Amino acid sequence: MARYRAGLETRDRILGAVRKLLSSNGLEGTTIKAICSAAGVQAGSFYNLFEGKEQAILAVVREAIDAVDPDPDHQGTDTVEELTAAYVDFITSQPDLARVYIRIGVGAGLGGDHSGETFLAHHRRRVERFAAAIARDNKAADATRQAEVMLAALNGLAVQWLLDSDTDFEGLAKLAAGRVAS
Amino acid sequence: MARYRAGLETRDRILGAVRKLLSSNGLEGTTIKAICSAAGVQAGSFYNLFEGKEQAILAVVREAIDAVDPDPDHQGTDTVEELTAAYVDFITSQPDLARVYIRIGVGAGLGGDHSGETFLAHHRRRVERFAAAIARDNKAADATRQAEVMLAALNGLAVQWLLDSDTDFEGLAKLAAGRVAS
DNA sequence: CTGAAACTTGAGCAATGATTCCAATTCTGA
DNA sequence: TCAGAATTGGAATCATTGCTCAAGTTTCAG
Repeated sequence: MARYRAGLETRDRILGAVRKLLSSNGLEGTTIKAICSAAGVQAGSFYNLFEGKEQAILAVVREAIDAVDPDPDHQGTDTVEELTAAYVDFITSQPDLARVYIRIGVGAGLGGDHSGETFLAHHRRRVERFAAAIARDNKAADATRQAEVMLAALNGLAVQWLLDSDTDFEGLAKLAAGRVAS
Repeated sequence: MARYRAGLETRDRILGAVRKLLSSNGLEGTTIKAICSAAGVQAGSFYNLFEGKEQAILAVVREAIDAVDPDPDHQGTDTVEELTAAYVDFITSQPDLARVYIRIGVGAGLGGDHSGETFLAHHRRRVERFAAAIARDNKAADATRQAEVMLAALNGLAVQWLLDSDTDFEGLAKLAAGRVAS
């Protein structure tokens, strides 16, 4: 069962292909055939490394969600500006993963599957972190509500930037952050 | 070619099914079989009324985009509060269409298909309208940028509310609107 | 009433989806 | 170098997809 080097490498290649396809085509375009073709691998090989399509996709989805949380060590000392900058940086420097992240966030809004719960939990954690930073800066009583609006704006701007990269994401994000400062 | 009443009725039933499926399952869950089953119709009937799956879906997508623009007559006189309230009302009173709307907005961020262009044009029109309202209220020079942040926040909040209906969408939207007022 | 146009059904088709199997090949540690 | 495990290719399987077709049923203008 212990993986050999070759296996680990093709595993990475497959995950890369899934990331790319999920980012540019969404779930519907991410077929086994497309994945294998993009990764230069045959179907049999894919199933040797993953239990199925879903598992491979979930791996990328988790990767995307994790990438949004900047080092949790800082928790409790970070400022609104830092949190904002970290998010802007994630979105702009890893647009593929960012697209996957946004897609899940929106897709989760549907019905049924529990992935909505997972994402919701992640979101609440983020709101708390932003709210704490805001409360530190600015003594307003409604820090949590301000954090919700702030995060909504950041997410909305991210979508906008992913749709049209001419958008001044960084500048607008700072504008949004400025509104809650002091 | 002139349609009979029966045809128009099943056409509506089919569009309703597409709206529901698109809203709750996204593109991938919206299959001909699912549509026909939900509409209580057989495949042949579907193809008698629509050229294909895509056409039926596009009809609903257009419906969703159009629903976001509240009466264009008012253009040039509406206030930020009114525009905000109209959007909140659309999202909360027609959540199915709203989900479709949000999904396209995000899905359009991908590559290839021209639907991204269509949505982008729609978005720009909205930004202009908000910017005009903001400029009227408040003489700030950066009304357009404020409008972009404002719209991003509204869209982000809509996503959040669709994910978790406990979210105080209306209140938070007003909070966001308040920030740009005078 | 009548007949042509519109509507409905449901079986059926080609293409594509995910997945399995297994023989052939490549690694790796001893 | 060698045995056994890991990895690989690719054909085969089985369900599902979007869509067509021919045959009947309903509608409605004249």
